Amino acid sequence: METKARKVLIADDEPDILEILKYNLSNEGYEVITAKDGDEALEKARRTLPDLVVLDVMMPKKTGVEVCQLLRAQPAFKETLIIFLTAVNDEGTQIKGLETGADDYVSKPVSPKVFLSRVNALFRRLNKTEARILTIENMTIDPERFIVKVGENEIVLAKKEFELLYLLALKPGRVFLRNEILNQVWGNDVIVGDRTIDVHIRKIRQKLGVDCITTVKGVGYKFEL
Amino acid sequence: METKARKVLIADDEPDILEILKYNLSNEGYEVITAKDGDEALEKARRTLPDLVVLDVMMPKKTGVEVCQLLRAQPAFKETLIIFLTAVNDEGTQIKGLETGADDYVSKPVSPKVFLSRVNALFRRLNKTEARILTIENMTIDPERFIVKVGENEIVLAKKEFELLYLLALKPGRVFLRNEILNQVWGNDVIVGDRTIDVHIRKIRQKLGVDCITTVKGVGYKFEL
DNA sequence: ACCGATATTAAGTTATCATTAAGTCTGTGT
DNA sequence: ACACAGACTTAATGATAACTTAATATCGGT
Repeated sequence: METKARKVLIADDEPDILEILKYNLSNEGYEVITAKDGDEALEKARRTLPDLVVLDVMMPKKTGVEVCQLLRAQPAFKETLIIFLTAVNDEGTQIKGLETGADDYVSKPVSPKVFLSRVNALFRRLNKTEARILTIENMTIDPERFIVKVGENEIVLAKKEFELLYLLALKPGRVFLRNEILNQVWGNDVIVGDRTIDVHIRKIRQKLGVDCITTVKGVGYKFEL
Repeated sequence: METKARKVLIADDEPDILEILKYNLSNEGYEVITAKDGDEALEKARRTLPDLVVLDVMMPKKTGVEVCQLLRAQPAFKETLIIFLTAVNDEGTQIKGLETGADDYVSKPVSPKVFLSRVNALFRRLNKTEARILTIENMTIDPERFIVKVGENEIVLAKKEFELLYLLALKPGRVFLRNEILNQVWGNDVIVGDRTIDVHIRKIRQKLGVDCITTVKGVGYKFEL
């Protein structure tokens, strides 16, 4: 059930690193494009539209951060995954990287094992968000328009509400732990209180008017019509 | 409470770092043991058998790398997760660290947020094999859905009830001592009276309506259809 | 029949969730 | 720049299910 190969663009000025990462990614079935500086990275990114861009922070011509910002400014790269490679142990830089819109960063020297697992993790996360319309009995959940149809009623949910419902509905019956929900809907590093989830659950139940979310006390929530 | 708290051993010679990491891990429900040098780390690791060992690379007595190698040499620590903390930008050290068998490394200065998300990620990866659906004759115990099916009836158990039944059903026929049950379901450090187990057993028997738990007087309980 | 151990029941305690309201943040239109 | 609206988060309170305990009954082996 292999879909088409994921395209990965790697930009780094050290040929050795390019080689190592290219070798490992190829072995995993990725299609790899390489660039040796910021300008080349930008140009190749625009031309090949990769699924993932790996950027060394310190590069000639343009730094990884600059490239990232320029890419993110274009609609075509809004959803593209971006990973920074950084030798800088400075936390400030790392955080700034993430704020610029990177999805992860890996510190140098790079361990191929760690790098691969990060890449795989990112794509895994992406797959889950893949927009497809869910239909469970008389309920339709449409991620394109943030709309839920129950029978003939069209109900509009807010973003977080929708993402939460969508997550649960992806696997009806399966219990999602509060931590899983936080990770998937809010992100690994965002810290919000537990009660926040409850409030969103409540709004969903209220708006839908149908009892489709079951509480499993001490564990989490599950979708169940 | 979790099925069983994950034990984490942190070894670092800087008391501040120990405190910060301990605080954050405890908040996430981990059980934390600390050590201030390599020898102490080794000794406590052997005694407490943690699920995860966090090792500062630069420590008195023995370095983190040495501790890691010594641990990995023992069968008991083949599967234990190991993370290195390193302030060293030295490439050689880090690479050697990973070759020694560390699962990840985090560079200092440590951001608690980043550190936590790495730890959680490691355990998440490890957990993939844990939740499996048990089927014994016409009974199905599904931890993912938190449901027990007997024939066509779906029975909802409370958290402790479910965990208790799941534990027994993992090894049908095997007798679990009351102490084992307490450790697995309630955790090593929680103190509850013996009667508590009886009450939960009773609720399970009552809810299932099937006689699947046998009392072994003076010893414990076992699952048996 | 007696004793130690478990079963049962009911009542007490706690943890967790639901609900509400108020506060913060963000973006939009004037 | 301003204010307004909607989305999101937090905090406080109340409700309830889950859990624990304790008191009493029952069972099984000697």
